[in-house]
Amino acid sequence: MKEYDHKKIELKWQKDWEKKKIFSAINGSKKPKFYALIEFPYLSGSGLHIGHIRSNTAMDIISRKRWMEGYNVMYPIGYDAFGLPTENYAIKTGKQPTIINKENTEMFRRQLKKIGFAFDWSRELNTANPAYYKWTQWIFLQMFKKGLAYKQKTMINWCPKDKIGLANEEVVNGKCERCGTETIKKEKEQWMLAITKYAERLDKDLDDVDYLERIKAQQRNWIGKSEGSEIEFKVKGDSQSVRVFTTRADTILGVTYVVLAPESVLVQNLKSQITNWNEVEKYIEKVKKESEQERTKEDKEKTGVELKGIKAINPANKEELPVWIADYVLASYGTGAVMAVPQHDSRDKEFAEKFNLSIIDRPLVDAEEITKRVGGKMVTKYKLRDWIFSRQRYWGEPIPLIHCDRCALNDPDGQGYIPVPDKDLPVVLPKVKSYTPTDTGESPLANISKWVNVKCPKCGGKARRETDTMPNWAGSSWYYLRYTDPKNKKEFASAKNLKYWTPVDWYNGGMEHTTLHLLYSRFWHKFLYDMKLVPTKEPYKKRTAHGMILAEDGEKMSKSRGNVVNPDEIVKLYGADTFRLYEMFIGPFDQTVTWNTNSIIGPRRFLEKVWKIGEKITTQKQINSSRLTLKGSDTTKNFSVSASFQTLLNKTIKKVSEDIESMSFNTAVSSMMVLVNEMEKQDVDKKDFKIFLQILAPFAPHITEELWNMLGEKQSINKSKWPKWDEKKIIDDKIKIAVQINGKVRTEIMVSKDMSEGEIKPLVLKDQKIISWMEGKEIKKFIYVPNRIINIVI
RNA sequence: GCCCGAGUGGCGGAACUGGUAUACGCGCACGACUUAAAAUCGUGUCUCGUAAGGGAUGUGGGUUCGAUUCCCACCUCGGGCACCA
Repeated sequence: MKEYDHKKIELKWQKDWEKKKIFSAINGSKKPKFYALIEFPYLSGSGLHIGHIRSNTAMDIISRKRWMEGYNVMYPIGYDAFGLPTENYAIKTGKQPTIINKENTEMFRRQLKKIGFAFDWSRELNTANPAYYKWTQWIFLQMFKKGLAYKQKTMINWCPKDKIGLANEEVVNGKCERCGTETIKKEKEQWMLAITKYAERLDKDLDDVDYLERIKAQQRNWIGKSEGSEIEFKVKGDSQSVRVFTTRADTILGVTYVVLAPESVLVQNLKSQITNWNEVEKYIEKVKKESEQERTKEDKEKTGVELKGIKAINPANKEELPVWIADYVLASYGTGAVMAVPQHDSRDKEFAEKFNLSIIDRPLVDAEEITKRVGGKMVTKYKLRDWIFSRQRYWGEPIPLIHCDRCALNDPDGQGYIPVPDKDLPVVLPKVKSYTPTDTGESPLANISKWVNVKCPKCGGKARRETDTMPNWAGSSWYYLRYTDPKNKKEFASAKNLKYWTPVDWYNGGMEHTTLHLLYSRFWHKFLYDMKLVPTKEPYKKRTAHGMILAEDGEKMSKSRGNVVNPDEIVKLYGADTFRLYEMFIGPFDQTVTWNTNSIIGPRRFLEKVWKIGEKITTQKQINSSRLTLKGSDTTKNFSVSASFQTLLNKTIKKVSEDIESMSFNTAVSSMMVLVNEMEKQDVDKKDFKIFLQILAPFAPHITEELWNMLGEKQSINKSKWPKWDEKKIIDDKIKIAVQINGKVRTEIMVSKDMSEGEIKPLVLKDQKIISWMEGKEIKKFIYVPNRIINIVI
């Protein structure tokens, strides 16, 4: 008997698949298309993570099943390459990021190939490849030309030690991700993308896509749509007024004061009338200095200052109200001013109690009616903010703009930024000596005068390149489009291929990307749709998410904790098939699970059993019968065992087929284990065993391919037809059903399938056990659910 | 505070549309094989009870012939958002 040698088998078939290109997607094929997508991995130096394998295996199973169902499948792979970790590694080691990129790409590719994923390797892409980021830059320029990319002074997170601006995601608990120093707010000019212009559609169009409910909920929560009224409160004795936003216009009669954000322009405009200006100015200064952390600290006491000498008038009842500034009102949301109703709002109440402001209980009115009557309007607001798009970093796509002072003068509205002409794209990232940001917090690109100083593409005068780069969310915002046509030099993808392949049919990824990558890419896609450059409104038809895999100690896997599981070792020791099977069996796919190396042996034993059964079948002379025989048993028994095996086989085909679609991989695996346990006890027919191999193939592609081959098949099992189950065989002719008395199981009886109540009742009442339970009692009710249960109420 | 999700053996977990709770796997115990061990195979493994039988799916109620599943109230844990008016 041959041993199950996973190393030999896995390498053999991985090479074979690659050579025969059996997972190559065909553009424009007449077969129905299926576009399966996983989030391409970020090229970190630590290599492939077992979490990647969870997500990739799931989509791999789905892809392989689709191949077998006759689809033209595209399951592509690429690498997300730009970004901070690579740059930091470059600073630390002095290695060039391009070299690190190359090394990491090779490492990831090698690791992915070892797991045996059915990727179409010919479509591989890398976001840091100039041929790729040419189009990232090009798309950015289209947004710029449409006014969606703009430069604005904004408060950013600043690390005082590193003298560098940080993106929100680079700040962890108010501290610099790199050095741990507490960050402060600093005003800086940044490139922004106007994602808020798409807020309404990003929210509404969620109705039409098949995303997990929690993904939709989280995106909606993040977009933060809220409908309310904008109402003006006139300043007494002045032409100006305070405009407030409220979702509770119906409580307008309960307003007892008005609050402005300390940054509000109106405060400055009313300066001459404010009698306690010194005090007010001091408060505004104090708030400015506060860090984000201090300001949002939990159970922070309410603070504020009254603008003495100022009164606002409630338009609903003409009452005079005191006006305050307080930092609990945010300048960046709504109108930066609120009407305070302590009776109905806990924050207003807390504030009113602290500063002895009155709290009144007035009747409620109709919100829409009152808004109309006081000259206000119904409006919709969003919490979503525009996307801070620039980074003062090296390792990213250069923003392809040139700043020209002369053009800025001639065009007072424009800011003097001229797009790099298409023919000059891509703006290639030049080599630099040091990747450390400059003292001024600018990208190290600013130091390369040869690169920075250029001629203005518009007027030919002296001009300077933009030295900011894009965040790593840029390249990942459209990569799924590039896969459809990865080598195109004229367009980011041809209209023909886009029409054939998009939208992505099924996209699986992590929950952590719900409000970042997933939302950003929907935004880019919608923009491209408006430009008539993509054929669909939404990029992804269906989105699912996998749960995290925690380390054995229940913590997140991290290098510093030293609890990282190395996939290479698992593959070496147990094999890719066992590894894949284990990750699918470990627990519900969408839930967080804990890694347990001890349990891997289970799936391994399972595959050993499969191997043994396969070996036995290949070496044995086949009895030409479609029925099973039980060893050493008489013929009457044979019949019933055979029938029930057919039932089990058909049930398993059904279960596995359906479980794959609902991503219940753990129960699919366990049902196959049940089948194998049964097959072990009997002589299995070759035909039946081959059907079993087919349903196992997406999970454990190598061992099944080998056995399939050993059984005489010349074509790949992946090209065979996915088995169908026979609905008639799902239920046995004879079924064991439970008999309950008053809801408690007392006995079991064997009955024929679909027996009627009239036939079954006398049978039950003849049962010895039932007779003894029934003694002296009367039947109140006899309940029979066909093929399920009997309950007698006495 | 708001929005999701989850509480079932020693552990990971299963249970269709309300129909025999604990499938499958790990671990553990005993047995077979072996000089021995590993591997493998077999048997057992929620709990109380000798048994008949009783009890148990976070807690307390409800609906039902029947509830892990549906309804109400609460507790605990995980994730996301948050002075968002």
